[in-house]
Amino acid sequence: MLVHGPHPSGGGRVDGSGTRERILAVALDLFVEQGYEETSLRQIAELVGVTKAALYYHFRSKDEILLTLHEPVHELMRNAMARLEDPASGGGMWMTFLDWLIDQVAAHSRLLLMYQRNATALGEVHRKDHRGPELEPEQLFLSKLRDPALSLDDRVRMAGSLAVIVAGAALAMQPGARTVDPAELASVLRVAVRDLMRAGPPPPAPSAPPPPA
Amino acid sequence: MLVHGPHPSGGGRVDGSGTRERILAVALDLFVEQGYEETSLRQIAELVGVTKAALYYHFRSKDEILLTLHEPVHELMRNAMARLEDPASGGGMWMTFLDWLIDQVAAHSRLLLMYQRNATALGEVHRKDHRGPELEPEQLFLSKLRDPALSLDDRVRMAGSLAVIVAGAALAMQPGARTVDPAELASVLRVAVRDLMRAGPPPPAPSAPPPPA
DNA sequence: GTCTATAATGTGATAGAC
DNA sequence: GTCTATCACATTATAGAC
Repeated sequence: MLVHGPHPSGGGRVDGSGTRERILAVALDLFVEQGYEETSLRQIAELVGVTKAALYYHFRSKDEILLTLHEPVHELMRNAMARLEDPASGGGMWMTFLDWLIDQVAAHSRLLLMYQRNATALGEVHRKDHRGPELEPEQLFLSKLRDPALSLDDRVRMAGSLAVIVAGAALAMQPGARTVDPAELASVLRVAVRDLMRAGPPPPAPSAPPPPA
Repeated sequence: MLVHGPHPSGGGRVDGSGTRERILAVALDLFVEQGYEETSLRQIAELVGVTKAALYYHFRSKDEILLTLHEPVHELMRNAMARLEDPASGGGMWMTFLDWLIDQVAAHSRLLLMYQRNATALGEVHRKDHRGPELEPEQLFLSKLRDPALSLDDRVRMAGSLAVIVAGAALAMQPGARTVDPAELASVLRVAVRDLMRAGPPPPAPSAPPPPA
């Protein structure tokens, strides 16, 4: 599984035998199944077929492996942020965004699953190794859901729609599950999310207090 | 926060000064915020105000702390299983179940959040320390979502409704969030989940048990 | 019931040979 | 580019004093 292309980390070096890619692939598997903290470098090295020290030739630290794997997720989230903040789309941008996200999930389900699983670990790693003043795109994105201008009902439905998408991706990748057609899953998710969001104009309307209770 | 009553672990001993309860409370906080593996006994002992060795008087191992905290979740899941398998309710038992679950979330949100955060860690601990032949109720419960007799659409909506409930609970407990009225959250969740499940009738009059002081 | 002290092990990481 | 060997440190857990 190719996770990254030739990656100029520090000096533009390229791995000839593809060990670096294999390390990333194995690490991704283990981080998804066991989590970041529960996975040791010894375990990764063993599965790749090299020694621990060899890992340190390709990566400066264990943290860097995690950050490298999460880079596409960061990119995805940055893209998501840009779409949400685009003032061009006035009203129904949340639904448009969700449809776009569902398409992305089909291509990055494994990476998203890994983020869901190791969100807090990534947070602490990122906070410590902060390379540059940029904040985590994920945090910025999630902060949207805390907007006090939104009603509780809106926030629940927005957060819920994200949760549904992630849950759908996770469902399709369960160990015992048969292969699920990504297109069918995307189609199902689009309708389900639309039901949850009530299909109509999305939340940005400031005043929409729910009647219940 | 009282997590457990006097617990007869091994010989019916009761802690006089309530240290055991404080250990559980502190551990719960840390496990939710940092995760199980990322939390050390030293950290727990420090926050409780005792030494590491003192922890080993109250619990045989770190695993046992986790298992003790998860016991109410196990109980909740066993109860959920019983409800779902009850042949008395013919068709719309899933919605009934969801309404019940939403009520439970209000009372156990912190424990459920901890389960979500440490699901795989708990899985491995439980697999290793398997005391008795009983399987994890959580796994049994989730296996319902893999039923091949269900369509992908149904499975996505069922898993999605669970995800929405958990996401709602998590949303309400976010660090920056103002206090959210549990009753309002439950009400919102009931409607939202009903939309997702395409269930017609609005939620029945919530039979809320007398709230504690 | 809690302490001090220490054992036993695994971890991430580094140095230097080849 | 990968290896062997090792370091420094944190971890879970135990033994025994008080």
